[in-house]
Amino acid sequence: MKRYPDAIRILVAIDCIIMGFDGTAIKLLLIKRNFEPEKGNWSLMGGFLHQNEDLEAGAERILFDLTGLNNIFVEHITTAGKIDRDPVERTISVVFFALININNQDQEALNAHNAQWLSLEEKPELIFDHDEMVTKAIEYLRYKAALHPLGFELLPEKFTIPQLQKLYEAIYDMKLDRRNFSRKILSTGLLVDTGEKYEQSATKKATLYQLNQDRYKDKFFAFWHFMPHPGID
Amino acid sequence: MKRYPDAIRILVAIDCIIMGFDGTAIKLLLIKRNFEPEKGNWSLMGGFLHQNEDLEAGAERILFDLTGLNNIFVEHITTAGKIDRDPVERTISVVFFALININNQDQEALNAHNAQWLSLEEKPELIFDHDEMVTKAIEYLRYKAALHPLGFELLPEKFTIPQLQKLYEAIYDMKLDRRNFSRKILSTGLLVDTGEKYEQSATKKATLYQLNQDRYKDKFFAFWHFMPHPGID
DNA sequence: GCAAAAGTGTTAAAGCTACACCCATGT
DNA sequence: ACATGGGTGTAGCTTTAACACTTTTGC
Repeated sequence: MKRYPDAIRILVAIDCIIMGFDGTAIKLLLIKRNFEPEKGNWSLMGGFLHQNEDLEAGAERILFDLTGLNNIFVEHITTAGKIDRDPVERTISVVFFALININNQDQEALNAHNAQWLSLEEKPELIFDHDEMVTKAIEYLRYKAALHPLGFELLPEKFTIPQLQKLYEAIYDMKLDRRNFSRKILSTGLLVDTGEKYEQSATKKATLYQLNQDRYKDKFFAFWHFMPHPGID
Repeated sequence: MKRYPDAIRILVAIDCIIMGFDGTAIKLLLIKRNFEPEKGNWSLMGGFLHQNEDLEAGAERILFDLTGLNNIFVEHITTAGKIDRDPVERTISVVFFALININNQDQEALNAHNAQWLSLEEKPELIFDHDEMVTKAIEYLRYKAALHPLGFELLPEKFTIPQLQKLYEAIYDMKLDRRNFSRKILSTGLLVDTGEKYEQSATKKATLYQLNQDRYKDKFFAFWHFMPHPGID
């Protein structure tokens, strides 16, 4: 019956690297597995591809399952296929990269999956080849955020320029000059002054901005020259 | 026996987008299929993943099979997994992107596979979702070549600056200023004057350069600010 | 009043663009 | 000698980096 009789058929997993920003550091959403294999160890959130499901749809299902969120930023970044990467049975893993606003999460769903936000420094060793996937995701973030206005996915709808700066400083692990940053970011025309102030500021209250959604698409390349040398440590 | 009894197992294909440069235009190496399905139509070179084979190794096998070349530049760029992308049976395709020096090819191997170099303008419609893959590959090339010294993979070992400029002009479909290009490229310190001249020049013979292999790794980010706005047409 | 963080201005250096000019080669 | 393409120089503009100063707020 099969038209490709000689070819092998193998398991297809989907793994998701989910990143958030807590105001200071980039965090990963990881799960402490309460199921076999590798029960008790840390891993990325993942699952197997379903019968009548596109890859993207599978990623969205898994992300919704864990976070209770829809419409989150998600992109396919790589595919891992080493022969022995899953010791149980050969499995290739299609890896997705998701950015979410850490405040929007559904804490109950997270608890149900034994999930936790951990900063990159706190990150324990992960199962299988999941550490490599995380490394790729960080690299990807550094590339992409240097070229495109992507960081906003990690912030609340309304945010201040100092918050945005802290985010970039976390992504690239470098200090940026406050004044030059502000000028550069405003010159893109991507931010709109909401007229509101960030009330939680301890001192002078910073202006809250939001994304200019109209210009967002046109200005997708506005950040092209944004960072000096992302990817170099 | 199976530890993941509920999960489905599906076919894994590998498809390769192979690009070359003939001195004027970027070309794709495509095959006119002399086998089913879609016999007689144009497609990318591809095949199924083997039992004890990593994905990268599969791509290298397929590339060697078609071109007779080893050690060519190849990177995984995306994975296609739409449910009906292969009408015969569900198949996900792991897509690789390869750059080769068009002069090094093995013409007999090419003929055996019914393969031909076609420029992007000449490109016929391809089977399945192969056109989408090509679109992604071109986008990828434009990103990557703007950020990293990648174009050299498409040129002979010794090349002239005007040749390199024509390559960039082909990639980004734009004219560049000869004098500014030359200054910029030389300032990276990546090129070494071989002392030789390109004898085929019709007029003044251009200097032949080659890559400074030592600096190549250090200067992987030398092109970071190289192109103004790749990806925009 | 003072500490801490936000917001604005300035200036020198660097980089980029748009040019003009000269050189080498084949016809 | 002249047409063609290669190689180098430069002036003016724009962008960037590195700064100092003022404003707002809580204690």
